[in-house]
Amino acid sequence: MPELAEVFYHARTWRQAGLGGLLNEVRAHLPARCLRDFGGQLDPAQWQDQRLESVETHGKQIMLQFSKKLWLGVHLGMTGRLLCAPAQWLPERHQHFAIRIETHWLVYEDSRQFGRLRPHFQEAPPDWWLARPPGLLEAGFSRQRLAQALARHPRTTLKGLLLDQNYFPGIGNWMADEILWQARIHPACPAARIQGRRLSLLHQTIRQVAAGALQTIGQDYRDPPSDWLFTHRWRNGGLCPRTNAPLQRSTIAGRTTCFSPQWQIYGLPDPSQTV
DNA sequence: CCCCATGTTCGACA
DNA sequence: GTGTCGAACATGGG
Repeated sequence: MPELAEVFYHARTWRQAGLGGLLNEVRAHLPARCLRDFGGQLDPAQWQDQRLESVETHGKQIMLQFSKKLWLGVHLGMTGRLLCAPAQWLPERHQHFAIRIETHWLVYEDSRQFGRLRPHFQEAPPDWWLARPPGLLEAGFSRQRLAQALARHPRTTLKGLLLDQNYFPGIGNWMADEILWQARIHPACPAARIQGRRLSLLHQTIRQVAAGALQTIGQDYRDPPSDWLFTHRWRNGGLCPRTNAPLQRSTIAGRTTCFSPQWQIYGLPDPSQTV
């Protein structure tokens, strides 16, 4: 479920309900796997009377900053959701963590528990947050940075490379397929083959897909436009919106991948690879 | 019962 | 050290 835009959407749920309010109560169902960074216990004193000062996202990461040496990193994993509940809320199955801010509960729910909540009790934010790579819509995510990623992993498939959070924070399985389809690149194409104009096109497409996802899913969970691959990719018998030919699914880089065989091409062989 | 799942991490291996 | 791959994690749905 959660990639860039879904994460952004969930974070806003908590932000709208809790920003600026005082934390009055905390519940954690230890030892759930998603709470593995709590060290097996929770000291309510460290959470009490903290004001929620900001809720930010970066790629798939969410960070809550509180007023007194408390940060809370949240990753939604595969099935994590952020909910808001009234004061009389009682935990349901898979609701492993919650904080009450004034009259609202901010609830973390995650059936598969691949997600992760990371508390950090310091004045300064944790290193993993300080070291976050340039976001897809930031100036730092330049054509040059994309070229570096490609050059560093010349034999990796494009599909696999786009899933690397170090270079492409927020891209997940469906966004990777969408980007490659829009840029007409075969998902199994080796990274070294993307150069020149195709590199510029890929760079642009990454930004457009990120922006488009944030404007739709990120705002109100509405689907992206029907001329995207998005709404066609999992339907049985789904057709490519460009060629009208049947979409194909196969496993690439260990993930189920949807693409349009005629539409998406490998491109020219990389000269440096010729024997 | 079987297979699949919008993610990350860790161990094995080249 | 580097890069790549598959399994594992825990649970639910088709």
